[in-house]
Amino acid sequence: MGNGKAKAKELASRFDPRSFEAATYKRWTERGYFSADPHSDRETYVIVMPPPNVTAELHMGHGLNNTIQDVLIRWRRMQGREALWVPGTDHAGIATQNVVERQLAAEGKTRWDLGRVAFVERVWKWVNETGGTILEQLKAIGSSADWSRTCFTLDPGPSKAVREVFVSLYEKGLIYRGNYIVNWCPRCATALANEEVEHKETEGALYYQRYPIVGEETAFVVVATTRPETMLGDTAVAVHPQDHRHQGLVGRNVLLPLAEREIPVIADEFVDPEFGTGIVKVTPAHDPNDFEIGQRHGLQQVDIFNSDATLSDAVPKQFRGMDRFAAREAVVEALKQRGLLEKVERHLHSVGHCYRCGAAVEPRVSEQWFVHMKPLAEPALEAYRKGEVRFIPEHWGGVYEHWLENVRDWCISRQLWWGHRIPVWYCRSCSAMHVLREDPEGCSECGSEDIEQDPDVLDTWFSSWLWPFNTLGWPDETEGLKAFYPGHTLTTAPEILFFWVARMIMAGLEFMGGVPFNDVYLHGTVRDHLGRRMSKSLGNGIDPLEVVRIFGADALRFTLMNGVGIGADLQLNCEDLEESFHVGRNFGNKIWNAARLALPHLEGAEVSELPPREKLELSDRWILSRASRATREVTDSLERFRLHEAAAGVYRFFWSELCDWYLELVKPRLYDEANREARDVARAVLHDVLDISLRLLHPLMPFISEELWLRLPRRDAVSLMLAAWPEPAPDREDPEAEAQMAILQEMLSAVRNIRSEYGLAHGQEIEVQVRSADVALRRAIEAEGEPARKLGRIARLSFDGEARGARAGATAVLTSGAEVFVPLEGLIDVERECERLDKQIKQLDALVERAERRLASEDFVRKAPEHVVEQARTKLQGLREQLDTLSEKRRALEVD
RNA sequence: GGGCGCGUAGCUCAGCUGGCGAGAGCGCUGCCCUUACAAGGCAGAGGCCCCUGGUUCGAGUCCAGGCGCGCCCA
Repeated sequence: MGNGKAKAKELASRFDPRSFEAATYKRWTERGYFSADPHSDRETYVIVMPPPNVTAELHMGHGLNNTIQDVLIRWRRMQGREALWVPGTDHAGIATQNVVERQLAAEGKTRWDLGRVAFVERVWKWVNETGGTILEQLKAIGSSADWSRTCFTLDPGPSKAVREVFVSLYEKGLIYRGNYIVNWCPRCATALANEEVEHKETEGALYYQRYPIVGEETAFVVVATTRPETMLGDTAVAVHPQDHRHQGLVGRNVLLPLAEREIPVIADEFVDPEFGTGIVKVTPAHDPNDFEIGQRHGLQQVDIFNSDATLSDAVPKQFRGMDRFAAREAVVEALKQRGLLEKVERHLHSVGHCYRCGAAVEPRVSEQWFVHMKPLAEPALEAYRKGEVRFIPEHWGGVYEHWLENVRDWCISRQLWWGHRIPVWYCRSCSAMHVLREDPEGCSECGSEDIEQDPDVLDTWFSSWLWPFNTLGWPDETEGLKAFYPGHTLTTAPEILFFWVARMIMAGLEFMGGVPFNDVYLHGTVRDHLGRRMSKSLGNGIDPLEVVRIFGADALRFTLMNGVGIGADLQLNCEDLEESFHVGRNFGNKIWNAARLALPHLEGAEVSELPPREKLELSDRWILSRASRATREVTDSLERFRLHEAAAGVYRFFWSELCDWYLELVKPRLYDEANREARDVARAVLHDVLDISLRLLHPLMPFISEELWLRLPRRDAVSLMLAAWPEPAPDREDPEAEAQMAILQEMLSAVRNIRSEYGLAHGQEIEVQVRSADVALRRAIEAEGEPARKLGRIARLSFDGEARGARAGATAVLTSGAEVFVPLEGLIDVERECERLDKQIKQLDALVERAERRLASEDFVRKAPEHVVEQARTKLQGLREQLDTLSEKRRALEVD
């Protein structure tokens, strides 16, 4: 017997993702479905994963970022591309070192107590223990990355790449060492790149300080500053050359109080005459602008700080060793006592903070390594302007351009121990400097063995910017590199557009001769229900793994994808996970239950191929047509990175069309043992449509789609992961069927509305009479009369002809003007019916008036495109018919 | 100070290249435990599409200005 029910394994009545997600993932990995073959002759599709910090724990930002990538990778893989998603982790120099230093601090130790070698060992130990956790966590959300290619920025390969890049850039003259003002984090005790400084508006004060003019008894210049403590490092006072108020001062000297040094008054264009008194103090060692003024005027640099921003021996004894903030108070107090503090004003200004530890950054002159960026930025700009790289959303392109046009040199040395050591050696004997790919035995200049390596390490981003090719084996010419460079899509957050994205493009062009990817998809930020960024310190984060445990990975993924508008932020309620993730969970449940209905009719049954069109019912033709359109829409949305549209598209098709209508309409045939032929057609269509749906769902909800798809009898692959992405089928698209179904749906809605308005019990069947000149409706009713009657609880459904006479009942009018009449003798409430009709008449009146006004406008008729005018006319005609029918009905009731 | 983004139903958001009787999910109201699903079904209420001008036959959509919020850069 062809009844599949007997053989089918029952699906659990409740969707329980835990029962299969982990096992499914295990099966995929064991069978190697995630790994990409460099020898394949398929077109490739490559994404490199933004490497999370090796010691990080998965948060919602990772969840979002990686789900997007997985959706894209799974989709392209199904499309038949050789899809590679390269995973890995980042050593995150400052962040990781900070964590281990904090651990040490808890033991009452510093890294200096351990020494460099032991400290680095300790970090490695910790990384080996906890590193990779995050990659395991990514697996729980379904990530189909090629784990066999997992990379760590400190691995030998990437380390070799870093060294190659450093040396070759040095050889090209693009890396140099020098004494410049840099951003110094006193907490981390290292230099930072400009991009690593976060500026925050801070409430501060403007101090007006008096510096006595040398040679005058009682005259002062008054300078305004937000940082009085740096006065100890002042080496000049400056005015604007055109500022006539201070002309006489230029060239004279003032006595720097407390330090008791004489310093000159100079004139420099940089000075803003509007600021304070128009006279500023100049501290070349501790302010970027003053540094430049100092260069222009040959001023001395006095570095007043130690590396932890306590005051150094360059200042008078009483201030030495003080913290910079304590020193500020002490300096102000000392000035006050000497009568040298004129006034203090409240002042809002921008203060730089370390992006890793939040400490206020100290501009400070020091000797560091830099990358000369202009020559690298030019090709990167060029590539963007030629369209080789594009951004989604587009406006980020402008931000990228602006940054590159104004790019400043990149400070790449860090005074840390955790990271890639700078490959430079200094000879203690002859002081030669060697920049080398291989560790040297001794000095090649003088032969001395007394050499020492530069103590600093490189900025972490100096290895990250090589990620699209160092993960593939560069500088070695590997098969992977040949096959998979350049890649295609980069998905990340806009925060690291400069840190990472722009630099990767530069590195790709410089070292690989081409951009590393064409599309940069920049997604929004995950926020809590109050719109705050999710963060550890606020405790408002959501643990994706908890969500997976409670609702399943599919629910997490679908919810996220459904929520990411292009470039828009995404809000989730950290206090109510149910509220946040019910969309995905409920959808999973719906899919599960639709399968519970459908599969017993398919699983284990003989399901034939889709029969020719003439054997299909209206509902079959309709759902196949809709499935093709859904396929087109979803594919198109993915193509354009509109993931929320893809999610909404699948959701709407599956729920509102397949479940709400098709499954209901097909039920009678499925259960009709008497008419095997009709049943088999229904099965074939159902199988086909379910198959397409699950394929479309797979990138978004890989687990449930796989679980159900494997139960389809006419499957053409061993895993949905390897099945082909559906193609739109123009020959199945059927406007006629769609039009007929639309009007049938409208008719049923009208009937249900009447049922509801009159409070008819569910079990109470009614009679429905339809009067219409509309052929589509007649055809639809003829075609789907029986299932339609079931849906509307209609005992008798008649079309025209019937004696409708003066029987009491309720009326509805459809868009086409068709009249739907439900005799309700004994139940009808005339007054209520009048109200119903009046309400509708009023609405229609307004619409008719609007439509008439529009068409009455000569301009409109003359200037609007023909089809728009035609559309408007048809619309008006329909509205008038509706209105006429209703009005007539209304008059009839009055007569009664 | 410069640049960018956002402001649509009580909430979270769609609405891309101007033609809408402005949508979805949640929430709300009413009815329904109808044998796939109450994590569900059916029906319904709810909107000066931030404001003011402009362009256009036509503006939620384009332009200018304003107000409010957010972000980036200096």
